[in-house]
Amino acid sequence: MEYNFTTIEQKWQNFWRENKSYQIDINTEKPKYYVLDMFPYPSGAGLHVGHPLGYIASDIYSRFKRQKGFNVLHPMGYDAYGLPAEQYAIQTGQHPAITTERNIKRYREQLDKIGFSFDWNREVQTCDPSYYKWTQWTFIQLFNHYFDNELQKAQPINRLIKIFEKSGNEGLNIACDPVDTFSANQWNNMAEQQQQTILMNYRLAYLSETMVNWCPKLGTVLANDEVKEGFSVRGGHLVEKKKMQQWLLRITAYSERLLNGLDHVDWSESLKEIQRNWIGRSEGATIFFPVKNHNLSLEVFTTRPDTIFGSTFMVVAPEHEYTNQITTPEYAQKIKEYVTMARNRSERERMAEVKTVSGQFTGAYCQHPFSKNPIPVYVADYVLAGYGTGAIMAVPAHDSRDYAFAKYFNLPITEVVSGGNIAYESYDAKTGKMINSDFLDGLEVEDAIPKVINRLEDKGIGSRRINFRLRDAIFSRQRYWGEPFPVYYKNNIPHMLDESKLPLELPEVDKYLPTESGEPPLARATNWETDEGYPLETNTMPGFAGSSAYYLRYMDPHNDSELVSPKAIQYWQDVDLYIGGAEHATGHLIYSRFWNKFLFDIGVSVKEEPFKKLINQGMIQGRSNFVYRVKGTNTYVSKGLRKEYDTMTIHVDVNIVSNDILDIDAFKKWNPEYKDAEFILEDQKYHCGWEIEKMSKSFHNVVNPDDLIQKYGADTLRLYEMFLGPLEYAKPWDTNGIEGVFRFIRKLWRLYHNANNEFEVGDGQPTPDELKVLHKTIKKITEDIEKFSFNTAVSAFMICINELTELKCNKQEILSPLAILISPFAPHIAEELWHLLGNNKSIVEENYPVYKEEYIAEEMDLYPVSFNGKTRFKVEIAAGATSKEVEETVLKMDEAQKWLQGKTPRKVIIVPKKIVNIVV
RNA sequence: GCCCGGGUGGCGGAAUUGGUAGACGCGCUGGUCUCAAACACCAGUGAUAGCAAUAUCGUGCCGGUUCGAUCCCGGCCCCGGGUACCA
Repeated sequence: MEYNFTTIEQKWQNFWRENKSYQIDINTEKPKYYVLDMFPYPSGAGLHVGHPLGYIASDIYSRFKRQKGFNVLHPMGYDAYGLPAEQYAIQTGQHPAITTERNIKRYREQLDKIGFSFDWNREVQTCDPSYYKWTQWTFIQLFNHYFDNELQKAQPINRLIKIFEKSGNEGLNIACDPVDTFSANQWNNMAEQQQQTILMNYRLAYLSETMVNWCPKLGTVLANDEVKEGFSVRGGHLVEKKKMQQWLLRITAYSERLLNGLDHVDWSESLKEIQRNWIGRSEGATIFFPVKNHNLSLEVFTTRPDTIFGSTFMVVAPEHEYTNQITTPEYAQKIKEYVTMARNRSERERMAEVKTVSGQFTGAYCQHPFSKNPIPVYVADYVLAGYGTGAIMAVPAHDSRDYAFAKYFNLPITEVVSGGNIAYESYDAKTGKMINSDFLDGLEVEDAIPKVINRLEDKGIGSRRINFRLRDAIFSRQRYWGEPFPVYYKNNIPHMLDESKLPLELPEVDKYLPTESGEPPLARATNWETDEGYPLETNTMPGFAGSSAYYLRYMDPHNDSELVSPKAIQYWQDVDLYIGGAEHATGHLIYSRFWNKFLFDIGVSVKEEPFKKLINQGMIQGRSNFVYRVKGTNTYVSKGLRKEYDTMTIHVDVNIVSNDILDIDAFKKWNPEYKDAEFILEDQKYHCGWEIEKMSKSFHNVVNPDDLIQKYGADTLRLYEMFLGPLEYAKPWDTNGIEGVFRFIRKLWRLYHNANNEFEVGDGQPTPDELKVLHKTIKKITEDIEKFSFNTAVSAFMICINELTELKCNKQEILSPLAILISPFAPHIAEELWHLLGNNKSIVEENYPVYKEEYIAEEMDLYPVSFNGKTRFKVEIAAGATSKEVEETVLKMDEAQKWLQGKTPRKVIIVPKKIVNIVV
């Protein structure tokens, strides 16, 4: 073999490990650069070719930045808590830590083979007590802080207690759940238990009885981002609503900052949009509608206060706290039936029946705040308890849902904004003149809104309000394999453990299942209590707990006394480049931004946003292959002939198919079922069908990087993954193309070797042509890396090697910089060539080559000449010629005369160095 | 429904402050080497017509702006992702 990649790659991986080539430390002499990959959950299936895509891109960038003179932090670790290991533990009784450790080992072996420049000295694992100590520590800080809306900043809870002691809670602008007002005197006379209950409404980590997403199959609650269309994202199990006492994080306090922060990060527009939608800011007003014959008012939120005169009925959610209070005896039974029906309908059913109108009149009436007219109050499940105030003023003329409801129940529809035709449909647009609206008549919508809000505020019956869709994050899980809460209960009041007791380690249990009484698995642990005998919290933390600040821990991973030292955070600051999947848009990427903002408020982190630039690598899709079985037989017909038979399509392992041609012997051995299979061939071959699908075991289209490395080497794999297409695009994996990259690697090798595979590089003077090839490649590669266009960079390398081969160039002055140039992409072969060139230091220490314009300058410019926009011929003209000279040269040419056919050109357009266009 | 992306050869893709459409690679066809194969190398390869030079068409569809449009504008179709009785 001319280039023995197996031996050579192994040799340099050992060298890098032994020489600690990738171990870095704070170095104030150099500018820092932090390149982070989203750390993986180590699943039992190992890595497939889709996983390393982002890691390869970030590795190329890290190596490049390092060679450009930066001190690059490029760590890797494991998001080690997760459901699969626990589900496996439930089935087999094996401790999830054992499964996890085994999977991590496998991941590490696979990662090592690809030749990454990770500083493994900084590895973190979220399930490691020395790591989750700081997850627990942060939770304690969240518990001990509240959010001041005025300052837009977290503050110590002790400060709030002092305020309460001095002046009670009246007039405070603090993120909290609804709390009755109390005076300083009242506060000071409260029992501790009562004080603690009140404080719970203000804490950033708090315990609350709320509606949660309960997944019976997983036996746990889930956060909103873990539920999609009524099913759990992990596992796809049904999720229902249930009222439970849970820990929550008051992420909603940070809504405004989470939204504004998006304007200051370099992320894709689509990802930022997803987050903006998820946060869901809407401006409007809350308005109080007094309920007739009751001493209470219904508070509604609306973004269209201008349409208040068009409000002809009210709707409250079935779960609304006033539903029972205001219902008249006459309607009590019907309301009870409706609420029960609505409650029993699963989320899934509600979604499926979106178009169906349902609701029930309560018998109660509100009084319109301006017209004083009575307005009927309905209960309907198209109003959600969890959004706004759980009640609306319905304006059927200008809201399509209210319109459908009004039509169904035959309620009046009053037009208040002109511009639509309400006989046919509601007019929802925010433009038009106000009509039928008393003091608003004649105004444009945009002017009516502030006017009506001012009037509401003057009368004290409403106010301007900004509402967010974002909900507080449910932070408890009724599972075993997660971080224990540093919490114990004393008289049912939760208390935080003293920091000296951290980490609170996960206890052993006999089974990984809930107890008979339905408590979480931790309740099975013996002595699950403090030294003083107080019971410890039995819930564990969710998956996003451990991943919310791991990027900070990498900066100072062995620090036992702080999450991160001021020295480390001052130097490393934040993540400059973060690469990972877009599936974390509404989970991890929101939570960690929130988490970081909190840590910023309490002085731990130093940047408001943790991830300066973020790139979502596209998903690698699978390319499945099919065979066609003639129904009822064991005969398989080639794709082109399948129409002549009645066939069924069967997935076949892509690893026994090459260029869509089936390896028949391998197929027979693949599964005993096919041992005696017979085939109907086309030109002696069995042609398979193909389709792009998700890469999955069940489709038999999974490609393992280990197999490819064994066959082609890691450098080839790295290059091919990049060559597939733009980093951010979803693209199908087709192993067939890898041969082209493999050929390129061997061609690169041959450039430095003679026909006998002996290293042979001369020290002759490079020709201008050779220098030009080198320097235009340096220019192109540098530009491409900086814009993360790795696929075009690989093409540029191929062109470069093709041209140097053509020139038979084997000169050291060209081949030396070339080795450095390619080293971020193909580090093994580059390192080998570098040492063959006589260097002793590792190539990773070298400076990246810089191109020189003088070598690239062209003497001649090639002009395509077109007539009426159609290119007809090309002409070379000396560089630097004026437009006039170009015009004269071109018009004098025979070919030009041929196309002119004796006519005089009407106009000649000359774009210097680009094109000549002659208009006839 | 709404919000983001994206539609270019047989395939992955390249080229945009509007200037030679299809770089590079795969596949395919033919050839050199070989007893044969593998490897390697050479030539061709958007479609149509033609022996050929060449011509016409061609970047999802329809229209517009322009000397010139894959790129800009208007209207539509399709695919992918996000989100949803969010008031």
